[in-house]
Amino acid sequence: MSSLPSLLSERIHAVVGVDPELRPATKPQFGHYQSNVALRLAKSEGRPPRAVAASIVERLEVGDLCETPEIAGPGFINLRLRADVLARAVNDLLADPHSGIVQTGRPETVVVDYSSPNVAKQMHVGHLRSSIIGDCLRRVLTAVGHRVVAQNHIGDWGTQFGLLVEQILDDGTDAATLTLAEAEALYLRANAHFHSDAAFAERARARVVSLQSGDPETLSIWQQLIDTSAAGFNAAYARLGVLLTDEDLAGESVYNDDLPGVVADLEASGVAVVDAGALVVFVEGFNSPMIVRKRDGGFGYAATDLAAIRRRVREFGAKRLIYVVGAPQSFHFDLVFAVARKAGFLPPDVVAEHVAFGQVLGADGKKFSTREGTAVTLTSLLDAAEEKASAPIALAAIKYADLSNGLNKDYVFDVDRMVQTTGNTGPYLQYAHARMAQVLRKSEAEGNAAPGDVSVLDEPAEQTLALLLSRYGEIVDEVVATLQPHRLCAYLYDLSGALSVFYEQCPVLKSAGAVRESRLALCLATKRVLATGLDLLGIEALDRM
RNA sequence: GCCCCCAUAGCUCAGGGGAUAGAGCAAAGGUUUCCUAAACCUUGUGUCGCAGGUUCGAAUCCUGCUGGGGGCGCCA
Repeated sequence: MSSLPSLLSERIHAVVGVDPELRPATKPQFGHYQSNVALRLAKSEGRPPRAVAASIVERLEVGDLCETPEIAGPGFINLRLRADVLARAVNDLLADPHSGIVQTGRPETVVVDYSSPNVAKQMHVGHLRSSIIGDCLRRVLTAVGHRVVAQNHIGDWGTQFGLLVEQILDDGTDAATLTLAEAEALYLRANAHFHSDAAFAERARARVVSLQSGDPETLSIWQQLIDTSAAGFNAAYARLGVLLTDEDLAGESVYNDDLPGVVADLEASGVAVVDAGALVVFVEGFNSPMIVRKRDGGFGYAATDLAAIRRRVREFGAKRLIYVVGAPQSFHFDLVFAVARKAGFLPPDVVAEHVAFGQVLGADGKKFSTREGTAVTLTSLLDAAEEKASAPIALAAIKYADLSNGLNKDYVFDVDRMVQTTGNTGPYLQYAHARMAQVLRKSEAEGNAAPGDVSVLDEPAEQTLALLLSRYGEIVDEVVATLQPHRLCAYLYDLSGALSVFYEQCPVLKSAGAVRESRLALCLATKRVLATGLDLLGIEALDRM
């Protein structure tokens, strides 16, 4: 099923031979779509733009789709879709099991690496963003037919486990019973201990060696820490409505056995060299090298990322690698991707993308932190929102606030603003959906079981709504291509606005005959798009509010 | 020192080289014998950080500045 603008593009292309750069019209009086191609062709053709536009329109065959094309301003070609074409688009959407989401012709395996909390630490606002954004991308990519492999790259390895295990043994704590908050407190205690007690520090270092060499007691405690942490993460995901499960866990330790192979590859190809005692990779254009293996023989986290790329490409067959990680890691990922290319771990037909997101700021515009200066936990943030609204609405508020702005920018966490049902918020979209659910419920109660087809689109409000509905598939495709969920948010907000105008101006249940059937079908289609669109954002579409 | 990101209405933010730069919030006023008023409508607001350049046309692309944030060899 081709989208209407792509059909129109083809028709114009057939006349002019170049991409017509069809765009949605900027204003209602300019029709539905516009092309500026005449303006650009005017110079090379040596004729006034309006004359070029006139000759294009003369040869353009779009009578089956549009009203008569109009030439406006300096030479814009404005196209207005016929009402029956819009009606058919909505009816197609209603008949489509995917509700207008175009299934990709080239399904591929896509890895989405997101959330990535640290073992024995509570999740913070940064993990919230990664979880929400990554989950949205996962849902969108899955919806268009890709095979998505979610990877939760938890921090489950490193020198901090020497401290943790040693402190647990000192305290006689049962690691299997720790909550995340308790584990974090234990870590803070261990860290203070490490700096104040030289003997403890020495034992902690030795404990890291025990862990790395597979000492059973050490490994057992380490595993208990992971298990209790994972339980804590899962509780947070369940509360957030995030899809991650234990199946998606692929922590740093997973790659331990791969690291020698990675190093062997890098050394064999001559990509890595020894410098100041460390094994490093220099890449042109980067002012500092990647540290693969530290002077002390330990591996840096870049090595783990290389191993992950290698595995995801070789074993999973991934063609697209997506990393949902904060913007401060941009340099790191640029370097890792460049090294992976150089080493051949990333073949030319595989793309790797860092979806870099900004910080969450407090109401004062400063870095979001508690009075004590520590990072705000995910749990306390959810609690704060649920003080203002019921859980599903509070969650919608948070997720929408996170997804509706450009990802790379910092955003201000303002609970009072995001739970409003007026304005560009998650609850506003939920409310639009609930109203449609109500209309359809009432219709059903009155004995009209199945809404019919859209057949009458006389009112401008009806046409605007139908036009927006016809664009749903294009918007989802844009998110797939750009990994920018705020485009979908903006679309759903526009749709809700058009729905409100329709709702005010076009009575549904009080109308009769074909008009009533047609409007009911519009309601149903809008409800479907809102429901599936919200689901792509990870937001629950409520039937009642 | 080098690199990356950001700068648009009082505030929070959209803006794909194209028409008079748009939403929401806030402010003021209005709309319920009518499908959810948790809504809708109306009204005002701009040196698009600054200066050049490319172009028929620049908030958008290029260069240089200014201001803010972040990063840059042995934490992850």
